[in-house]
Amino acid sequence: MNTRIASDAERDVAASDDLLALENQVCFALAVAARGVIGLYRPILEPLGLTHPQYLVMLALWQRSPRTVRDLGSALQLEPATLSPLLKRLEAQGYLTRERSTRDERALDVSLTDAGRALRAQALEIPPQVVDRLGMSLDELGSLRDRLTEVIAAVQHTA
Amino acid sequence: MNTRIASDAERDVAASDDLLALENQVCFALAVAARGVIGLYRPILEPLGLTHPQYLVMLALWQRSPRTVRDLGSALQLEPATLSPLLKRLEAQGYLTRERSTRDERALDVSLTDAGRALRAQALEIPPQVVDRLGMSLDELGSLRDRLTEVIAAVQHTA
DNA sequence: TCATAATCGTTAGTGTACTAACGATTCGTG
DNA sequence: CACGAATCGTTAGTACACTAACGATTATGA
Repeated sequence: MNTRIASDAERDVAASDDLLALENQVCFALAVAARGVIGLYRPILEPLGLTHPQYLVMLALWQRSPRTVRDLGSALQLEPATLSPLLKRLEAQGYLTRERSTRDERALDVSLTDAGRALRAQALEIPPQVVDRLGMSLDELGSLRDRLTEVIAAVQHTA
Repeated sequence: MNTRIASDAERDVAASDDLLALENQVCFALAVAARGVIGLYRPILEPLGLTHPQYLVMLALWQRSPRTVRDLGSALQLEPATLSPLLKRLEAQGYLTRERSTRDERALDVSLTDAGRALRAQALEIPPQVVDRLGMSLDELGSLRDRLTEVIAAVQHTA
């Protein structure tokens, strides 16, 4: 993966004026950046037995537990259909339990197990590792996060 | 989808100091932003019979055609295993052909059909629609794209 | 109180996105 | 020239991510 994303622009001299040029598409830059950064997590999360989406679920549960599937979906901007098998696999790994809520039998209470709670200590080492590998400053990353948060707000404003 | 991404931060007062707080994770903001923006494309691309990744492939081929699978993978930062079925479906839709290269029989020449080339005219209407729905200025979007391009470069620098 | 509408999580189906393995072809080196 | 290494695209396997549909439960309004 040593080909830079600009390499095609160098070959297509008119690309900067082309509405449909790949490198002019924010959606493309978002997709590639997201995939790239998530890819950095993969080897780091592997020893913990987590995929990146599972890591995000754990982050949400470390913040607050128990939570319903609906609540997790809202926090993570994911559909219940995505979360259902994902949570099932995390339950199978012993990190969480899913129990029918006593307040509303349609809902599940997703709770951390002791193993799930204990995993947080290892997870604390992850962000610094990723930041280190990325080689971007905390200011840059913070600023980027703020910009992305604005994009997310704009998208949600269209609904 | 009317719950803002900040809603959990409002409830967890210590979140801003928490290394593992969801809203502090750039990877989470990237994932949600990418998914959100790509989601805006879905209803727009549907009449053209394209998914978002397929749209990106078409963008790459409109820029240059024919291209090998390897070349497309490089331009789009996607693995051949991802592209293979994706291109197969685009071929089935009549937008492109895949022929064994005469220069190197390991390679395929992926070429636009007349229908594939003609589709570009409709595609020209897509970015303005998305920008309009998003409600962000072209300057903002351009600046964001530049920042994301830096992230992509940083990720690629780790390889 | 009762019927209808809404909500919850699961399942099914489709399309990615990644890693691993493979057969066929090409390249590089001795 | 011969042989091992590298490359190409496909297939298999796993895990998402989305839409649609469903059965069970809850909420709402007459």
